[in-house]
Amino acid sequence: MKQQGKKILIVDDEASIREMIAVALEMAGYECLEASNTQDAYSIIVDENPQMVLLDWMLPGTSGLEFARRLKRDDRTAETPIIMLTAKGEEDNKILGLEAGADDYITKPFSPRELVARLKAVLRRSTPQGIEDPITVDGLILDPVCHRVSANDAPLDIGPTEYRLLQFFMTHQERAYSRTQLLDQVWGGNVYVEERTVDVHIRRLRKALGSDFEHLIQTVRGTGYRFSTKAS
Amino acid sequence: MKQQGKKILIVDDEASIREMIAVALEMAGYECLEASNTQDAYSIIVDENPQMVLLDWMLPGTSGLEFARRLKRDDRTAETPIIMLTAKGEEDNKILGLEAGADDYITKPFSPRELVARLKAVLRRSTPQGIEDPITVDGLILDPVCHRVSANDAPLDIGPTEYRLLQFFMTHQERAYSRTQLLDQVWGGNVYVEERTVDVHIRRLRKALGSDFEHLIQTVRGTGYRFSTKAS
DNA sequence: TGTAAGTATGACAGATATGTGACATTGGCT
DNA sequence: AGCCAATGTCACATATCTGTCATACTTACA
Repeated sequence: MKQQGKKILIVDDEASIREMIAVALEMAGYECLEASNTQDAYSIIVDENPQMVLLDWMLPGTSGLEFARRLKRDDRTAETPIIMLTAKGEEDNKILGLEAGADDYITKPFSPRELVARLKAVLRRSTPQGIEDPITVDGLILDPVCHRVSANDAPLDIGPTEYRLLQFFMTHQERAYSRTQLLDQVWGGNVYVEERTVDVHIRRLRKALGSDFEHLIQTVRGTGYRFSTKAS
Repeated sequence: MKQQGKKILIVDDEASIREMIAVALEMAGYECLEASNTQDAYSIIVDENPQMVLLDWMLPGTSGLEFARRLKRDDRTAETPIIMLTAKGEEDNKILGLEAGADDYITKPFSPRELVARLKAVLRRSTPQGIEDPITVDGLILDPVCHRVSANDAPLDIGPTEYRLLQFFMTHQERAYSRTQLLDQVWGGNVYVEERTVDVHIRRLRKALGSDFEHLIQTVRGTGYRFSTKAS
């Protein structure tokens, strides 16, 4: 499954509440999906694979509680974290909610800030990251763990984009990439940026690598660029 | 003592709760031991040497609090990390619990996922060896036993959070950490705090370290921070 | 050798990320 | 109650990065 933006599904039967939450989340940089009932919610979860579900406790038809349980039993949806929303005074239900598989529980009314904070906390817990080994080419070392690049043991001062670009090249050596492919891979698919921008960053990367290593990044005229240890 | 599987001892007088926890932990790949009272618990700890004890606050006979204190005083058991479990509304006791030697504190009800997350965090933090030994980098000394930091033999005035932050950095040198990771590791997984708060504490720590040592804490632009003796 | 297309390079202004001081709040302590 | 240290947040100051241009070079090929 492709890595995607931070999509959050809001399930609540009251449109005004969905709207309020959506505004808060969008301001925080999340993309929102909405559903007013569990049927819609289920299809959306399966189709869109959101990173999280905000689930109202009271829903027409299947209750939120019931729905949470069902999601956790279904392999396709079990991994998706759930935050339950509930009206105040139902504190006792908290246990039920959490036992049903919810990852957190927020009592209405809540501030947008609290919602976003807890949402982040839950996302943080549920997104583990892999460990990577350093990549070496001649005396050029890129260490993803330390987030460092060094050339013959001298640390290189390199910007974020150049770092990603170099990392991509070092993990995809010997092959030529078009500017478009590089924009997709290094900048991330849906950004609209001039192709020429790639040239500029290639230039910056070469400069940062210095005369000892800039030859590793070769221009493939009419096509794009290539990272290679062999001379062209 | 030999390194062994991830055995977790659950101490609670209610069988249903023990069971619920056990299921959650086993799904996460841990082996579970159970005890309903402190006598049993003590024998199991000595005999089986579990990697961690989940200890209910309320227990018949000796209270969980009392028991935690006893474990920490006993050389044979002092090394075993403890997470206290408590019912809601007893937040005030948190300090007591932590002072008694507990390594973390979870309020019931909690989600299985939260439990596992915090459990992992504690296991990660509790390095079996050397937590007693002072860590030195150049003239900077952090002494976990005295809970003190000195720079070139001059004691440093440093707040609790800055201390934990520095301790984390000194035990995890060279590696770059995102603000989120630092919040997890230093603040503890389940706090809802702005990411920028990390910046402020980094600032305070740098200030406390003074011009001789502040360079040890490096900014990794676009990513987070790193503690390193090497120049960036 | 002239020409057109493809690339390299330096400059720049807007966008982002981080540094920093100040403030309100909290909880322990006297 | 009043004080004090610690903490989290904010607003503003700085620093650094990024995308885009305009222009200078190269290369391929007629």
